[in-house]
Amino acid sequence: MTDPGSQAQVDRVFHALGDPTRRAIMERLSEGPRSVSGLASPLSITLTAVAQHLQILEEAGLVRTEKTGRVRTCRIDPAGFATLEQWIAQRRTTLERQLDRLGDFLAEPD
Amino acid sequence: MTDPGSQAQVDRVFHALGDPTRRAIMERLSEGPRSVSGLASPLSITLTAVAQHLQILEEAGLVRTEKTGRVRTCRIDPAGFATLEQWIAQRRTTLERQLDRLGDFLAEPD
DNA sequence: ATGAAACTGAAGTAGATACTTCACTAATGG
DNA sequence: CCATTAGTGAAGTATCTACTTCAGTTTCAT
Repeated sequence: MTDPGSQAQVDRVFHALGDPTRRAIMERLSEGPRSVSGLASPLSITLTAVAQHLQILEEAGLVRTEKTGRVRTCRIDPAGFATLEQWIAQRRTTLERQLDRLGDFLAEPD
Repeated sequence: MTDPGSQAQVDRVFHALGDPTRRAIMERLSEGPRSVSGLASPLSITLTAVAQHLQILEEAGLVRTEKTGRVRTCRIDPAGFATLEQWIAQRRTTLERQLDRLGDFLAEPD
């Protein structure tokens, strides 16, 4: 991964999770590691399609994969989640700062 | 909003935030409420485009808007964030359960 | 009253993207 | 060894989607 909090990385993470099939893959993987075909069977799509999704998830830092023999094992990479939570936290803090200023304003005597 | 944690709602939230322009709008709104044209000017796109983005953000429960006179004021709706964090939290817990089971396995004498 | 400002609605378009199929390589089991 | 299993790569397609333009409507200021 290039830079955990970079604009490009945030972009990749949100784009990756924007697709329902990819989220389904993430949900499946949070239960434990799976092979590519193991992920493909419950979703009614081709092995090729799943492999394409996995590449996008991997580039977003949401999954790690390693190939031993002919089977590629996929598992969740927490790095992607970190990027996600960091973005949310940033919005939350600016939002709270704003509410604090509103509180100050309302508390002003004049 | 129909159902805060529903599949459809999660879908709307992630799809909404999957677009960089919409995220830019959210970032701007976390600084404080803005009008539609106030949001449009720094982004170099049409007023119409921004209005379309706002509709998507609103349906996702990420933004609330109200129109007084001829100006529509937009502000962040925390509900969308809640949906988002809920999804992440769920993945995290299943992931941790999995790691706990791994710990148990490694701790087994045999 | 009139012109500008702030939107709204409909319709079109160019590019993205989620799939597919087909052809291929590499590992594994009997 | 041979058939099967697991995955890769390239290429095509149909749909989606982010934008645009244009033609309204309403509100506000002068």
